[in-house]
Amino acid sequence: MKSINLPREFDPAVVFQSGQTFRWYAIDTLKSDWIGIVSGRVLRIRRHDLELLGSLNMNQDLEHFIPSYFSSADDVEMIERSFPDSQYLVSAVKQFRGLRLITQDPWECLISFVCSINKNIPAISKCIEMLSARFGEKIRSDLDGDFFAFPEPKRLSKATDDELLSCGVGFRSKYIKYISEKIVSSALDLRIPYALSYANARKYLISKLSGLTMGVGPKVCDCALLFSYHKLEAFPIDVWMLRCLSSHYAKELKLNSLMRRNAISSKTYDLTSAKAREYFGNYAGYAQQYLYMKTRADTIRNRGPV
DNA sequence: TCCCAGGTCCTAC
DNA sequence: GTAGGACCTGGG
Repeated sequence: MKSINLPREFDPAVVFQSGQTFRWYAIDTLKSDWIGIVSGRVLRIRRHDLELLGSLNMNQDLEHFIPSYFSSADDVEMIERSFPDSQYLVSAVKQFRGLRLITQDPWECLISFVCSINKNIPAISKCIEMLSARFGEKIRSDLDGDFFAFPEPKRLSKATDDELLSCGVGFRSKYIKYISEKIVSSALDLRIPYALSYANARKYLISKLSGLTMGVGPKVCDCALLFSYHKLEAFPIDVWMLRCLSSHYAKELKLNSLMRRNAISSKTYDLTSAKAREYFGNYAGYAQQYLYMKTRADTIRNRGPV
C-alpha cells in the first residue's frame, strides 16, 4: 500500500486532540504516530505519511477521500490573514500551528456530538467506541485487535433501549433512536445541507432535529455544520467558548454578562454566535477552533486536566 | 465523595 | 419568553 501525502500545514497531535473527532489514538508517546477509524477504514499516520491498514472495502478510493477528509483545499495561511487584529487569537494560532478543520461523515459527526452532550472528552470517545463495537461492522485488518466501523443508521434505529444504554449513552439513547429513525424513514436527508448556505443548512437541520426530544440544539448543529459540512462560518459555542468570549472578547462583541450559569438560552446563543461571525469573519469556525484549544490549554495549565 | 462534563429539554413563572 | 432545574454516566 503506497502512502499518501498529507497537507503541509498539518499536525496530527493538534488536529486529533482538538475535539473535532473522537476516534484517533496516539500510539507513541511523542504523538507523531496515530491510528484512526474513519468511514469504515483503519488509517495510520506517521509524521506526514498516511497508510491504509484495514477497510470494509479494500477498493476504496483513498486518493479522493484523503484530500477531502483533511480539507486539503483549505488555505490556512490565507484564513489566518483574514482574522481580526486580536492578540489572544494571534497567540492561539501560533501555539496551535498545524490545526485544520477536517471534513467528516455527517451522520457519524452528528451522533458523536449528540453523545458529547454533558460528557467529557474521554467519556465521549469511550461511548462512541462502545457503540461501534456493539453495532458497527468489523473491519478487516492485519493489526492485532478488532476495529469496528461507526454503525449505520439502520442498525441504530433497530437497537433496543437496553442495548444503547449498555454503551453508556445514558439519556441520549432516545435522541439517537429518533435521529436514526428519521434517516431510515427518509424524513431527514443528511445530503441536503451540502448544497445549502450555512444559514439554510442550519435551518434545515434545526427544523428536522430540534425540540421533540431530538437532542440537536444550536451547539450540536453548529458542530455538525463545521466539522462535517465544512461550513466555515459556523461558530459553535460551548462552555469553553463562553469562558473564552466573556474573558477576552466581551468588549469587542459587546457582550453583557454571558456567564450567568454554565449554559445560555438558544436566543442568546444565536445572538452571540452572530456577533462572533461578524467579528471573526468568513472563517469564524477556524478562529473558534484555535480559541477552543487555547482556552482549554490555559485552563489545564492553571488547574490541572479537565 | 463530590463536582463537572464540547447541552438540551421541560416546567414554572 | 426565559430562568432554573433535571438528566445518565463516568472521569478526575
